[in-house]
Amino acid sequence: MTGFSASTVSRVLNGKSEQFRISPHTSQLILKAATRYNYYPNRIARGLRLEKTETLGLIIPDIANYFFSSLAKTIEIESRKRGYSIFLCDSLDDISTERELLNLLAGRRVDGIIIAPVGTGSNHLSEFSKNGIPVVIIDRYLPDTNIPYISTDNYYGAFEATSHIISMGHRSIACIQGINGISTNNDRVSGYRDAMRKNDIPVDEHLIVGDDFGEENGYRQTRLLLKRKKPPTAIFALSNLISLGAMRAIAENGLKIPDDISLVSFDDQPYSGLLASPMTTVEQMKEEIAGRAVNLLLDMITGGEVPGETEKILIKPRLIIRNSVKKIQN
Amino acid sequence: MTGFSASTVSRVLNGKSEQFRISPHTSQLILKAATRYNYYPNRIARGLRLEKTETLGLIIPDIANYFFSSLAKTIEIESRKRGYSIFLCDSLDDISTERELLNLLAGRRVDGIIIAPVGTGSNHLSEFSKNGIPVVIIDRYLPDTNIPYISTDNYYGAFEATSHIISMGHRSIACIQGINGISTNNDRVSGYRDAMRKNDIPVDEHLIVGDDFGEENGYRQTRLLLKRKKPPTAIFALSNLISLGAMRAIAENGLKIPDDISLVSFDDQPYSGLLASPMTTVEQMKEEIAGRAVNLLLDMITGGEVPGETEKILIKPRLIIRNSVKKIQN
DNA sequence: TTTATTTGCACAAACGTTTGTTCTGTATTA
DNA sequence: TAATACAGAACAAACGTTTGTGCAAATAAA
Repeated sequence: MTGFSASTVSRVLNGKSEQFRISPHTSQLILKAATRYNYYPNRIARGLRLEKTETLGLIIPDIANYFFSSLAKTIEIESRKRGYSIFLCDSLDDISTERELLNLLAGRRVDGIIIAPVGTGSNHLSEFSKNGIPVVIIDRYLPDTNIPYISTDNYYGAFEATSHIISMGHRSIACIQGINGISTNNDRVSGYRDAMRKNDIPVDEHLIVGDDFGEENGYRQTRLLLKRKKPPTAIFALSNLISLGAMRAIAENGLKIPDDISLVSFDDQPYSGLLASPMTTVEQMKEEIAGRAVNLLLDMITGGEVPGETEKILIKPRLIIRNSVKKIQN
Repeated sequence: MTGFSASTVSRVLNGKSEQFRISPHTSQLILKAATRYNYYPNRIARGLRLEKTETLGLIIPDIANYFFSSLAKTIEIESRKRGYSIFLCDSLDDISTERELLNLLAGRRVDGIIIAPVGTGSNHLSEFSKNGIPVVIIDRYLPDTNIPYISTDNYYGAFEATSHIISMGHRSIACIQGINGISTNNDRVSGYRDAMRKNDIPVDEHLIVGDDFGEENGYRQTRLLLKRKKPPTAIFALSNLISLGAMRAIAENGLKIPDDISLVSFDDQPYSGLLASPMTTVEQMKEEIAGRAVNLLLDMITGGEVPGETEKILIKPRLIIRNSVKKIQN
């Protein structure tokens, strides 16, 4: 439209007019025309030529889950600030979907991938990351890979939460866990165990129950716990959904939190502080995790170097003490 | 790798070997090699040549909001089934960000856009949709555009909810609204008004308060309502965040739901049924909205035709009656 | 005035596909 | 045997950028 060649236009629009001695006059004309006709370079063509698309893949087990959607929000915003757009992919917590998604994103030539892995098995991920596309893991980490990850220090969080419950006088504390074998879960259980031991309370294996992060598991296990002749005085739920299920079972039994039974949950939620009895929770530092994941990934992309062992980061969560744990005397 | 030309490989991989008389033998060799080397066509190059990218843009005011993340989930899954990937964009409920995002997505040559618009002003959207990229609006709709939309029948939902409250014997019902002027809000207020009128209850304008969909607004307005000499006996909160704020204020005042005051909220949430007093809510049909939005958009993309007036769809929400409205006698 | 330098931009190739056309060799037909 | 048809694949252009190089005109230096 300006009569100048594509190369000249390209250089002006990329701020290289000086370097290539495009006259100020020409530059002005081109810039004017660009805004006048609302011209934006075709990122597809650009991506083809540059062999980078300035897109990232984000693979999440369930975007409707507040924890993940919060992560997604920060990831999207931070990425955008740096010129990257993100492909949202929901793996449905399904390993084979996750695998497909990796190939899909590879086909779309994303420059990098942030993934909250499903958690069972990691061969496909290790294999994939050798492929050349930088990958950063968030949330769960996989023991037998050297893919960098940013995760919550789940051990610390569970240790703190359990210690708090103990400090309130409880000794019979149930732990309703999620999927056994997944790092997040196991680290939390370890934190629970160690806090008990450190306070000279023998760990009763019958108080560690459950096998899923969902609401149904929390409901079922709590019902079973409450049916026992000696129910625990407190429950530590290892996910927000588990605690919702626990609350449902507790309400169904006509019991009150914290008067009849205490409850602490992993994962703070927007409603946590607004419940009838505001819930004590372990809040994961969602923004920090997401922000650092983006930074790390972009460093890997631009630096080209796969980071060393140092890039396995655990971020300490924060115990938010509200009013769901009763102080009891022994 | 096979020694065949790119064109032959392309045709085989796109299932056109018969049409172009590629011998079965050759086809087999190519397909074998493709799986052997885990070959996936470069979607960028493909997009450039085909002038379509099989990507969609999704612009959402706040992906961390459960309502929107639920929509996003269905949209992503349904789109993926049809071969499309989605670019997630969070507009932060900011109109100028929304504008930027539209241009960004245009630059990325998405084949279509699903947007939950910020809601104030629509010129940029109308302008944009003339641009050639199909757009479908969800959630809020904009009065003065003829962009197709799929939304909740907010009038109906509010009418039903208010009618329910009235049927429980209430006559002094406050309505805490969101942003005045936005279709979702105004339709809900209209539903509230008409339900009152239909039951011969004069609408007290002082009972329609608030100006934001956030939690803070719900909190502040509820405090003010409770301070009145004659507080309302029920509150109808026009968003889930407003109801959270209302709950906070109610709890702070030492009051109980529904004994001391009744509360009904728009937007069902995972926790709605699990509160101390399970909340009566208006549930929007998230999956249906999202699914139909995807279908409509893909029809527009493949059909090429901009749909007619018929494509302004309101989907009736569902009133979920729980236990947050007290039955009172007059 | 001649030569050298600089200014200002265009040219062309490349990125990896897809697709209309062309080309070669073999089989069929007259 | 010669002309024709057809099978099977390659060729080449195009999509819209970016970037190394080339080239003419203008300016400066000798």
